[in-house]
Amino acid sequence: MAEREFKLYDTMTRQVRPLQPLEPGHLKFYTCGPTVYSYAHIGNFRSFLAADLVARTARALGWRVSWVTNITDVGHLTQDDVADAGGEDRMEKALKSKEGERFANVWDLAEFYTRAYLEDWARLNLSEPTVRPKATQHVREQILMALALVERGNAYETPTGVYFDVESQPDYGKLSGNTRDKLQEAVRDVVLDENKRRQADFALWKKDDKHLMQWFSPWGWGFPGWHIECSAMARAYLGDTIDLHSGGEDNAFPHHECEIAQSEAFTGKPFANHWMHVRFLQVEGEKMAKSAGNFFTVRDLIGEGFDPIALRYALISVPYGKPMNFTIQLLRDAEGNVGRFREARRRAAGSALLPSSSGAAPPADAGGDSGAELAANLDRIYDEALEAMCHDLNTSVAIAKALEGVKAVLREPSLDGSMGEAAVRFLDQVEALLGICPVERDDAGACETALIDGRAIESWIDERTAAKSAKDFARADAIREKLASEGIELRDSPEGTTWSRKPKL
RNA sequence: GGCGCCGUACCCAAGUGGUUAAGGGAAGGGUCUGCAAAACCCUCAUUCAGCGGUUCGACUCCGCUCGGCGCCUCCA
Repeated sequence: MAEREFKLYDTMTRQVRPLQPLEPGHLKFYTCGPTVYSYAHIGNFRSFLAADLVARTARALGWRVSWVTNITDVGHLTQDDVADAGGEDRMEKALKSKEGERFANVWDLAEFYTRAYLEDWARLNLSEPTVRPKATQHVREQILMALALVERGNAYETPTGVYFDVESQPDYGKLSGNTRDKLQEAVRDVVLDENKRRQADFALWKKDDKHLMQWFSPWGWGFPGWHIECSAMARAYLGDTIDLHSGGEDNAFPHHECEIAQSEAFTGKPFANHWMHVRFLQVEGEKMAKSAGNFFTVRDLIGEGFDPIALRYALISVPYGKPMNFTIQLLRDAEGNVGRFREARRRAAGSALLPSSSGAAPPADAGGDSGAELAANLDRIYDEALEAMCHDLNTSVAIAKALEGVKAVLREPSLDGSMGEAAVRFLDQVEALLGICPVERDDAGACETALIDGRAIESWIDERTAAKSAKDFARADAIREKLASEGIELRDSPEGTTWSRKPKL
């Protein structure tokens, strides 16, 4: 295959340009992860899914991918500038909330939500990053970096902490456009901290011996500032200069701007060569907010009976660079399409046992070598899907291509062995690239989120099958309706009757 | 005020100046089926918010207008 370019929009240069790993064929990629003070919502996951798709696409190109995504398990202040007033951080706030009652302390809480996050990650079929470091396990690196920045004159100590001096990096603001001069005008009603030289200066370390999470540093007890953790962890695992850094659009400023400033001041080298920002998600046309009643976590929707893979499908169906309007209708549409992938898998698996018409000794019949034809067709379609992904992750087109392939498979009235093989290979490739047609696991779906008695359903199905063979269709239909009213859908096929849950929402 | 995004059929949505404006859903028709579902086939935008401009040629580039939206110090 000819060398293919992987193009992505770069926030820094504001243009779509090829991703160019410093070390050819080896992508070093950092993604800002969540603060684990609550369950992640679907907007969080839209961002992580975009990163997952970058990693998948790069792997599909044969690149080695070193993908690091952190877990922020330190609670950072809700207001940077008021170190003392309230002194409450997100973790602490969560601990005091109703949901937080069951936790012994913030560490316990962070552990709980970290686990939930990893579960959601797996349910949505995101691929595993190379390393998933935790901020609390890299406090030493953060302190050392802050210390070096003070020694170099890029940061200074105050009675309340250590602050990065934004004036020391003249190009501060180059990513977001919030340059130092513009910041002066733009700032609205932010509380001023007289300890800081300039209002745009940000904390590397907060002195606080009453904080629920604290470490000892050259400046006494306290905790690290938010931005420094990503700089420290990215450097620890990926080196001074990384190829790509991603996050939600809100991260561009101030978080990424601050990362750039401190990392580049520290190493004297460019921090990241490419920046990717994922647009926010809206729900039913409005900003997702708890007060609006349109706030969905991953587990909320799965709990309603929606297929996690369909949720994934829906969340990636709109390219990451556009604001996305998530709707229940979109999720329903996704379920239908994910069902087609399943159907294709089912049929392909069933065909594997049948002899190939194009086997070792192909009978040169008039029918031709349709196995080879299908394979060639699917190869072409997959290649077009990959091409779409290489064009700034055009998931809309890539998914359309994947569906085109599925249609080609389902169109065949019957699949022989070689066609089945081609179909399986295609589905595996699409799965590796997009993650929307995983091989079913036995434990998938079914009873885990609702209390459904699978055995009772089976016996109803048996009874209905008996009624059907006795031509007692009224009885058979009554059973179908009874189960339907309980959210169970039956489906007859030549191999027998199967059941599945129907979402309530 | 600063930075940026979007307006394509009933809905979601792709479209990298030039052959018939992807794909999905909904809807209608058909094949198949005890029913239901699934699957497949067919139909469904002479037109891309509006107005100008550049061009041999624009949904695609430029300008303006109208309309919607995001971020701007810790929310992905």
